[in-house]
Amino acid sequence: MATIYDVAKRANVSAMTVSRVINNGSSIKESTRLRVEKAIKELDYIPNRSAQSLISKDTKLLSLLITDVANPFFTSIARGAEDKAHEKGYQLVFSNSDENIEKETSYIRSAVSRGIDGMLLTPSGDFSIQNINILTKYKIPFVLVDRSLKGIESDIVHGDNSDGTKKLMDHLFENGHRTIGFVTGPSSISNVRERGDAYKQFIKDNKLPFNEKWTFQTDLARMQTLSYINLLLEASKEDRPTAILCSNNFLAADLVNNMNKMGLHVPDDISVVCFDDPHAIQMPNSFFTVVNQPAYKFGYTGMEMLIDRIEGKSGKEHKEIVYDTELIIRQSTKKIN
Amino acid sequence: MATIYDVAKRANVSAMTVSRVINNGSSIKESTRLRVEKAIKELDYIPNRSAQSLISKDTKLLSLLITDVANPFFTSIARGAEDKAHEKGYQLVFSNSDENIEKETSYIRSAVSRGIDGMLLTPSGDFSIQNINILTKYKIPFVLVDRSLKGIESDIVHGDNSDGTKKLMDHLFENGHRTIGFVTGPSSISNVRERGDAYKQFIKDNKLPFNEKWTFQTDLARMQTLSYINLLLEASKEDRPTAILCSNNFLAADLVNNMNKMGLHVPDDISVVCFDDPHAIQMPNSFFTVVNQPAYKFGYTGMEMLIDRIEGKSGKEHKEIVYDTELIIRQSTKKIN
DNA sequence: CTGTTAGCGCCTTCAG
DNA sequence: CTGAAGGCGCTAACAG
Repeated sequence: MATIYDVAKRANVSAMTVSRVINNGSSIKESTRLRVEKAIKELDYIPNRSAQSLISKDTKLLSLLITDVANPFFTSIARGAEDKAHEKGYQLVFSNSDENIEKETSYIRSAVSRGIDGMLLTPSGDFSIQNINILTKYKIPFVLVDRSLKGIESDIVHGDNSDGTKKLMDHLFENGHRTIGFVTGPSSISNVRERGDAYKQFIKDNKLPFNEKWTFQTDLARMQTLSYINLLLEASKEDRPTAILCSNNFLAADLVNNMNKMGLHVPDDISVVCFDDPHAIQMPNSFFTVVNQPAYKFGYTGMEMLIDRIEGKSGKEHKEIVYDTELIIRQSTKKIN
Repeated sequence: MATIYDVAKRANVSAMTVSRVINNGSSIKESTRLRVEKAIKELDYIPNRSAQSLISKDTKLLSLLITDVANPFFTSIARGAEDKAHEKGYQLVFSNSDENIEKETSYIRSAVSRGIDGMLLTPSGDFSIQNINILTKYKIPFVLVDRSLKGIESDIVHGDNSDGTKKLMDHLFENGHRTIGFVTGPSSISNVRERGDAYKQFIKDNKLPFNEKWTFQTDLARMQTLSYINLLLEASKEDRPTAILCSNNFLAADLVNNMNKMGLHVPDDISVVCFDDPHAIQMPNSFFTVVNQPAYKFGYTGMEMLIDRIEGKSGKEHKEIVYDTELIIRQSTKKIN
């Protein structure tokens, strides 16, 4: 709890000199610098950032707002973001919005209140625009990750949703699947829309049978895949999809967990594919055939863009970085006749 | 960027009155409160926490220092911790120490500098005591998670390492395994030691064959399991272990990934078990037989203890919470003759 | 190379 | 119920 004055007194200098030593500012006589450093060490003095921030208007605090760290996709983003932030001397406040707009609002408000220098976020949906407006009003730089916002111009990092979807559909198609179901999230989320559009496009382009019935939309936070499975179970084998495309990993895990409970086997009865690996680390015997996005890079590069913008190193135009996806074929899909 | 004075001016009151409204302090005439609230809204005024902290000495900022969020065990801890923090109106700064003492020191120093109200941490090892001393000196409450520190009295949450190890060993024993290898981390980590002790104890109690050779110790951040696998490969089938106990999930994943590359099959050639699930979420077709610890609860309860202590709701004595572990039998182990 | 003065935005204390 | 003065810990701006 020593203050700069305690150090000053002990080193027989003014507080200003101590301040200069701390921030290795302008020239200081070697002998006094040594004396000050000694006093700092002896008193275990650590500068008070709140006081510094009050003057400098910056905090070296960044906010990372994602929907759920427990989702390995976001876990990797968080890790990447923290790595870059640490490299650049920033700390990260992290929060989980759980796809909930009110939670998002409250987090953003308290982040602003904290005087964060910038924010890296995955908006919960298009309504998030009202939250983004708070950032804009307070002139707080932000970078979007994984999801864009209709009508909002900003720096953004995301994956190629259309191409990724196509890769998944191609894989299924090549393996003989024609009736392909789709389990997805709310259409207020940009990537959900993009994946959905690409799914429909593929069906159209390849003249596949289409039945609205096999498209199931649910909340990303409270998934209700059971009702979909019941639908599957009620249908005859000829009518029902032989494969299902899931918008994300959590949906896929939930779906397959439930299918197992209900006696539907993957991939023997139905193949399942999804976006994003459900594991944060490489696992032996992984199950899902997925299209993987470089989540770590999303976080790392997103954070880099953010810091560049904060430090005035980016131009006026906004940057968009789109990463390629990678198809990884594993055990959740199988070739049919 | 409106300040309390801007609001005051607009509402025709003094700054003090605005302050009272913000902190719903002592009685204020309804009409003036309304006027102030209107002004606040009109100006989009958000109080400056740095300024508040300078006076109040608290920040409602907590620090979560773990070794690596990407490890699902810590991911769950982080989620639990954030949930409780949010419930109680605190925000979380999170950092990854990567089992690195210097990184840990620097994170702790900057957390102190930020004026965090408390810290929830997994120390990287017994040397972390020097870092803990910084917290103690600055009277910052902290709670240890998963790892204790020799000679440090503090609140702590962890799993029952001895019993967990015993469950794993029992399972292997019941499945006919007698020569059981051990892949582990540095002994400066309390839970590594405890698991190692329990492993040796089990061998002793059951008069199993023991060969120092089959115990392999490596760095938890940069695992070197390949050399161990070479050892396995060089040995005759009669000599080498039929099962391996790994101190943690990452070690096990790395080991098995490498074994696969080198042509050793799990569980056909060798069974493998470990502490902690390698998945943050329930997965269909999970591979590892593990003893699972309630990581989410570690974070949630640990955070609760921390906040209780910060808010003066815990007694003088330190609390230790020990959670039971749960054996989950899956595909990485198999019965032998 | 070093010190003095003033003030960042807010709240505590004390008046009224 | 409301306001004025002062200061939290630090640094910018200006001396010297």
